[in-house]
Amino acid sequence: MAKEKKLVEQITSMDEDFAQWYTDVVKKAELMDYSSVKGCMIFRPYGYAIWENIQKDLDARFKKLGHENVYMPMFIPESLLQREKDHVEGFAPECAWVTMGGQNKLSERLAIRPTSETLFCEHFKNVIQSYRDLPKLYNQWCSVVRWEKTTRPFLRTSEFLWQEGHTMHETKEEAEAETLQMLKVYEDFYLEALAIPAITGQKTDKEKFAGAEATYTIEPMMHNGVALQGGTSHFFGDGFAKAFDITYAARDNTVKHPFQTSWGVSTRSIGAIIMTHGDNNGLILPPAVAPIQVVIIPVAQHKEGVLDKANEIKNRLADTLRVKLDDSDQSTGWKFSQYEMKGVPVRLEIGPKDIENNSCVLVSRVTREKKFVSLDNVEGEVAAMLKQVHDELVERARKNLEEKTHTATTMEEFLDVAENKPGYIKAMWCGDVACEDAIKEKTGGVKSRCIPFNEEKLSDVCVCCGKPAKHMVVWGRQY
RNA sequence: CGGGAUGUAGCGCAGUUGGUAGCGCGCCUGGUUUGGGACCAGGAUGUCGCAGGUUCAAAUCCUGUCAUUCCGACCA
Repeated sequence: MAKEKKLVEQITSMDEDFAQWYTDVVKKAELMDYSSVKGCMIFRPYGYAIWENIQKDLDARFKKLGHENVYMPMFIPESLLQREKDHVEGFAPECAWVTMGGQNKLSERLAIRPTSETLFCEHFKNVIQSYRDLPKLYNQWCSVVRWEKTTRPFLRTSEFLWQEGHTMHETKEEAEAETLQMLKVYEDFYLEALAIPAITGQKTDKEKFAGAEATYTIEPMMHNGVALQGGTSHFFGDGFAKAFDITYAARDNTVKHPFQTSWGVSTRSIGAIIMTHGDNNGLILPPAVAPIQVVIIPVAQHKEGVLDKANEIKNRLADTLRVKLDDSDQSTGWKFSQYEMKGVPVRLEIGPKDIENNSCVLVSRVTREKKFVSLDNVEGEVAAMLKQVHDELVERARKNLEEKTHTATTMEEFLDVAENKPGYIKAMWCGDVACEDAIKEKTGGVKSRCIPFNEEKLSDVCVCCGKPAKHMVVWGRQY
């Protein structure tokens, strides 16, 4: 087998042009198509199926922790959006507005939700009266609109699909615990479902959510060393509760404001999958969210018994796996390439020779390793290879993350790394936003990703200004 | 939002000094093939992004506009 031969000529090599490679993959793998509205994309069946699997996995994790799904309206009256000062300043500039209803101009324009804190708060005010009404653990699956200037499929789109959790709690401690718990849910989800290890930590004040007291984030690194904010979890304190006049009668018979959180993961996570795992032959999907986990390719399918056997195997596997049998009349080689491009984790080949031997061939999408296995335990063999694919994806991504994470203790070093080594830079920071601005300025775009939970003490002073350091920050460029 | 590039069949592209739109792949039909993108024969497919303008005549020239893409700026 010509190992390095590029079988899929239509996909630009990622080493040659990563951006073009990304665009090629999303198109050729039939994940999405462009629509006629700027920045709005069409989810094609294969791309939407990935999202459905992500939803199913995350939704189960949320519900296990007691969260309930709700649905809020998509319109936010301007006056409602303006209740919380920082929030409106953060979001108003990128809102899409509805100003007409039918033929008539509206008396108040309506924002199409860029996020739903304000809507949830309006509702919470009505349904929270007593400490007995707390906590409220709500989540909604919906789309939001942000009028972005630069858009890219999945990574930044004008409309995107996501989930947004919104919770209200009696105490600050409980809300803080919820905030951290949900970030942990995201961390587990990224690792267990998407096979993506990531750095987690707290956003600096400069980078935190508009209106939040604290924002926590999961920051996976893409194959090219660029960060993608994979999910965020916010602690609001009682700021929104005060702005929206949400109160409850507490156990001690006083009137109090509840404490609030919100947290979200979007279809951007699909972009993370593509750019973390994909290779020059296309997509590689982590088995947990792959719409097709194993594709069966019959060889010489016109020959007696081949399709029967292929169907038999399919039915056996279909009890536990998402399996597709491609019995179309495309050539075998075409099918191999097609499903490789679409990132199907395991391919099963079954032909006359295999049937004679009561065996079949399994091929891993990651290593292309071919394995001849007995049909007696094909379910177990496929499951084992899927697990192996997952583990290899995690391992590869972890290696990339480690290899592309650098440290800097002086500004010269920092600038050198920023210039020459794509990836993350660990460096000490004094806590002053001026140094964040200076670093971004000097490096042409490197920003703080987060203060990681597992901070190290690299030196005593800020890499930028030399004043005493307060934190270690992970820095990097981002999508 | 600034700078560059692009928009012609599903995809990739050609189209000369303005003169009634072409190629490859794909698609459809029939046949031969089938363990890494098969072959032969035949066939179908266009609001030349959109709107104006110039002209006897516009894919081609002019103006505007929309979208895609790259680089910046902006962005949880």
